[in-house]
Amino acid sequence: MSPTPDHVAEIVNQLRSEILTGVLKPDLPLKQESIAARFQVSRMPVREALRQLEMMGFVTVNQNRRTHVAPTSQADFLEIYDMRIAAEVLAIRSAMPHLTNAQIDKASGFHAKILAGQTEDFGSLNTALHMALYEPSARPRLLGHIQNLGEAADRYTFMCSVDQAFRDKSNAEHAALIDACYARDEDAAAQCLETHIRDARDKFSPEFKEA
Amino acid sequence: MSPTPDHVAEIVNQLRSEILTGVLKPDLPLKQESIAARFQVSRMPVREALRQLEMMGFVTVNQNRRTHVAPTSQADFLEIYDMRIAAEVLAIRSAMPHLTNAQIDKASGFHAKILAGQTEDFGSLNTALHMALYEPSARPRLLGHIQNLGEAADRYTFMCSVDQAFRDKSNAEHAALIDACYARDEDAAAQCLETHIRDARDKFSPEFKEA
DNA sequence: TAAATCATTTTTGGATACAAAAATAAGACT
DNA sequence: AGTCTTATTTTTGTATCCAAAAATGATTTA
Repeated sequence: MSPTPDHVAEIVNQLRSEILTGVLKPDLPLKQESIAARFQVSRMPVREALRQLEMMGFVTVNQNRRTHVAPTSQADFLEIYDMRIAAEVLAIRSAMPHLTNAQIDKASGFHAKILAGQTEDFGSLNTALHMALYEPSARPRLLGHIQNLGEAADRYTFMCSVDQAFRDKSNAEHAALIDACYARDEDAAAQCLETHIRDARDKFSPEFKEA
Repeated sequence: MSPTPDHVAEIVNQLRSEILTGVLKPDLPLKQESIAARFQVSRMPVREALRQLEMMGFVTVNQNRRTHVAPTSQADFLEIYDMRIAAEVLAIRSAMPHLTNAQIDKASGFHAKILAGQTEDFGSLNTALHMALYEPSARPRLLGHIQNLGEAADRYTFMCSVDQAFRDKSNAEHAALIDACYARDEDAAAQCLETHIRDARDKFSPEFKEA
């Protein structure tokens, strides 16, 4: 409509959401023209959106410049989760010296919300809890990287059903992590976090066995 | 020029090189029009190039859509190097089970070249050595991330002078790393790598103390 | 019938053109 | 003189248009 209102971000968000919820399936070709028609804009902002999605890993551009929804694989899932362990352990270690009780309280608040709301969106509360603990590190590069990995992981975790047993274990791990933070025990927190993410990885990994 | 030849990559490479060598200094405003004139193209490919450079962290786009060369700081330098430790340690651990002697020989070849050529481009040989050891991990996401961090680090290391003492230490650490790989000792290799990168970090870090 | 060649259509990267923010410069007012 | 307002310029985002790859389909040939 109006000539200068950054349609790019909107298109990126919409397409990303459709990719990670599986509406747009892996290997589906994405044609600029049809996307432009769908969003009532020209191909220009669509092109930029596709480029951004490419850098984020949600789409791949083959050698002939055709854009497809990026494929998924168990190997990719494992890769993402191993990178998450490395990045998030670094984040909690970097944040620890700067953590105030107020900030831990905030994370603890998310933890309580998870315990209370049984069937609420576990995902966003979970990431909010984690990010609350990482943000005091004041490391924008690292935080951005963790955010990217989280979004990449969402593509896989979206379709996963979480049983109560896993929920209980996750809650216990969160509690232990928060306790370690209150105690300012860096090594304990790092250990908690590592096993926490590793447990999620090992839990969901089998669901993505290749055909 | 010709109508469909991907000028974007060329512009990205040139600008990135000028940013990391300091030709384009931090906070310098980058105007699409003048860049387009410099490269004899329209603003279209320039826009895409700037967006890519933004995702790579070489430029920042402020709220008013003005693009500047990204600032540098000691904190950013430390952040990059801590992320390198986390990512590269993961890479060597992931690669270890798949490493063949032939692949280690390749890394060893780069090591020999570094020892031989005294004043050659230490930088590219160094990254080649490291990447040779990581590539067998077959983890494209992780390898891309490491590549990005390396390029981000180049912005800082470019201006650093490496004395012979540091060179000797680095060479010894490379040798120890390669030995650990031949021995398929994952923990030892991870330890070597961590101290190797940490030494570089601690060596260069003081050069970027804020004013 | 299967493969190869050629014409047509589709899709993409780039150039040009135009409207709206943002920045800059100029003038009015206290 | 210093500050606020307003007009001009600059810079950016998007739409439209064009040419070249790539893909598709039809036709020919063995």
